[in-house]
Amino acid sequence: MTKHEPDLNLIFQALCDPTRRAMLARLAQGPLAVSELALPTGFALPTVMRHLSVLERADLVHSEKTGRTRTCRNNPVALVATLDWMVQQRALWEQRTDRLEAYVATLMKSESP
Amino acid sequence: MTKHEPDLNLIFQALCDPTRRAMLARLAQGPLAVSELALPTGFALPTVMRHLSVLERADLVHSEKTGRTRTCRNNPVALVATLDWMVQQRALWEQRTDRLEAYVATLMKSESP
DNA sequence: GAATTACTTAGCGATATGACTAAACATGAA
DNA sequence: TTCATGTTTAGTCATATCGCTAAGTAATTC
Repeated sequence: MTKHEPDLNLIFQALCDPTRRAMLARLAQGPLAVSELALPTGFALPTVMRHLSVLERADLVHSEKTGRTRTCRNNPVALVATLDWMVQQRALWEQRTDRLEAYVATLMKSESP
Repeated sequence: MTKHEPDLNLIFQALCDPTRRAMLARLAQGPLAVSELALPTGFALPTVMRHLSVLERADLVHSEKTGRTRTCRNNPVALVATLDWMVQQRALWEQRTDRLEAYVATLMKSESP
């Protein structure tokens, strides 16, 4: 069994390149072969392969080879895990904002007659 | 006016380091001076300064200097922008999954008597 | 005004990233 | 079996990242 638990380091690292995000976006439309994936990027095939391996390392994309073509498809799991982290962070930040607002409210209350 | 529009390259790049994510998490509890921020990381101050500048470049953190201490605080805007991107992606991916499921359902229907 | 505190800058070294070309494999078709 | 197709590997180059130390600057404190 190849079950990777989501690694935020690898996932964010993978997402920070626009070419890779574009690849993900294209794969969202449906699975593609490596050469199809490479075409609109304008990069050489080995370069795209490298990007692909970064995406696979982060478990954002899965691929399998049948015959001589490798078919790539998105793996939703990793993205959802990352989304979870971000939502959690936002909650923390906003909680803090709420507390701050409450504090300011208290101040204003105590200053009014 | 210094209004940066959120740059996903810089934001994801900033988020891919665990030290920086830890810094963000700590700042979620409230603003901190650079040295306070540095303390639990175990890294030298210049190293932490570098991480901080990466976070500021991504507009995830703001800081201002008063006297000789610099106070850092989270900027929610960038995180929310990133969250938007991810939610959008997830929607696309899931739309695709839905289509796939619908297709499979159609297949099964047409195969049953 | 000298010492301390809190950053800041400069510069180094090891490693990683992102592009490339050229050459090697491996499979399917002729 | 030979040839074309679709990847894959190997190796190069330029630049970026992440850690460090040492030395600088600027504001308080004594």
